[in-house]
Amino acid sequence: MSPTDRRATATATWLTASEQDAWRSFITALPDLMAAFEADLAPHGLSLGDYEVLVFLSEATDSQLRMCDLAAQLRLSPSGLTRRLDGLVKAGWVDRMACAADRRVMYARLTPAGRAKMDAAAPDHVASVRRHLLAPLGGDGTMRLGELFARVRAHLLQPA
Amino acid sequence: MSPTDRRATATATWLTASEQDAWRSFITALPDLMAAFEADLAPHGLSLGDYEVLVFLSEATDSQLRMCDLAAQLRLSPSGLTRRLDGLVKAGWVDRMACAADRRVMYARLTPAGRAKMDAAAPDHVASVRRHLLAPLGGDGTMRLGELFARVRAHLLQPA
DNA sequence: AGACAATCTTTGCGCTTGCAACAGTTCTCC
DNA sequence: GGAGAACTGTTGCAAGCGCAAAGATTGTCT
Repeated sequence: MSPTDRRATATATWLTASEQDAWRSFITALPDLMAAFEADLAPHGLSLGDYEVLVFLSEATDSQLRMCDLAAQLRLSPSGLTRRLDGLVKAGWVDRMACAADRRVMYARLTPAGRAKMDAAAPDHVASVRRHLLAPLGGDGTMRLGELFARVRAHLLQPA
Repeated sequence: MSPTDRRATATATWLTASEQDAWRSFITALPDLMAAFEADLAPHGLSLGDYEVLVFLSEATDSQLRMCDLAAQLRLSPSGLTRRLDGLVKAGWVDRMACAADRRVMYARLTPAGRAKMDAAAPDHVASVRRHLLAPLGGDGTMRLGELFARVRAHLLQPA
């Protein structure tokens, strides 16, 4: 029994042909898509991860967030965030501020330079998302993408 | 002008509300989804990257592939693949074979133990893909997912 | 009050990866 | 044929990340 035969038969343990196609399209397009976003952000001296830090901070009240909250939103380990912030602090885009109420916590705060950096990079990033993802999908496709991944996300958070 | 206002207005440089929703759903679901796949594969002692090496090799003729071809398929740098193979070779799932025709190239070849490992892990991985991705999408959603990312992939390879 | 558990951030360590440099081999073109 | 370019794989180095442990602080329970 060849591997191809095996894929086609036992539908319980293997994917059907169309499921296989869908999965492969998804999993193979992903690295290239992410690489395209990174490449478009690189001229600004930002990685996609750095950019997302700036986005979350810029949307927070007072442009600041507790380290642990920021780490959770970014799906980053505490240590990962500490190191990532080091770079952004060194670049002058973010600074750390001790919390008076709870002396365990540190706030990461967007600096004016950081906001300027984000304002400069955001249009290019948005254009990048449009160009590599939304444009090929079209308006309908974009809407469907949102629906699909909203469902996936809901399912991931649900079953605990 | 608040950030939210700014997002809603200039449609040229910013995303519309529905575009924003779609993009956010996608980009935030992604890390959790990948983490779920990794977690389900971990009991087998495999990372998703390791598993994909085994998949590509198992589908190749004679269960072997040139290093550079394998690296390209995996979207991995040459050095990255060298190091990754080191681990798989040490585990006994893959071995290296010199090419007689072209003495520059090395073949990565799946060993019987490697095929056994894949046969053992594949059903769990397939179940994982079903559980975390395909099931929440449903049959229609799976088909749409395939169409969407086929388009994205085609667009990424095209404009070169 | 006081002991103990929980929370928050940082640091040490190891793993994975990409880039640049290198060495060996093959191809091209004169 | 032979010089130079192109290709293939590996190694040195640095950057990014997670886990475990540590240090500091706060909350809880008796």
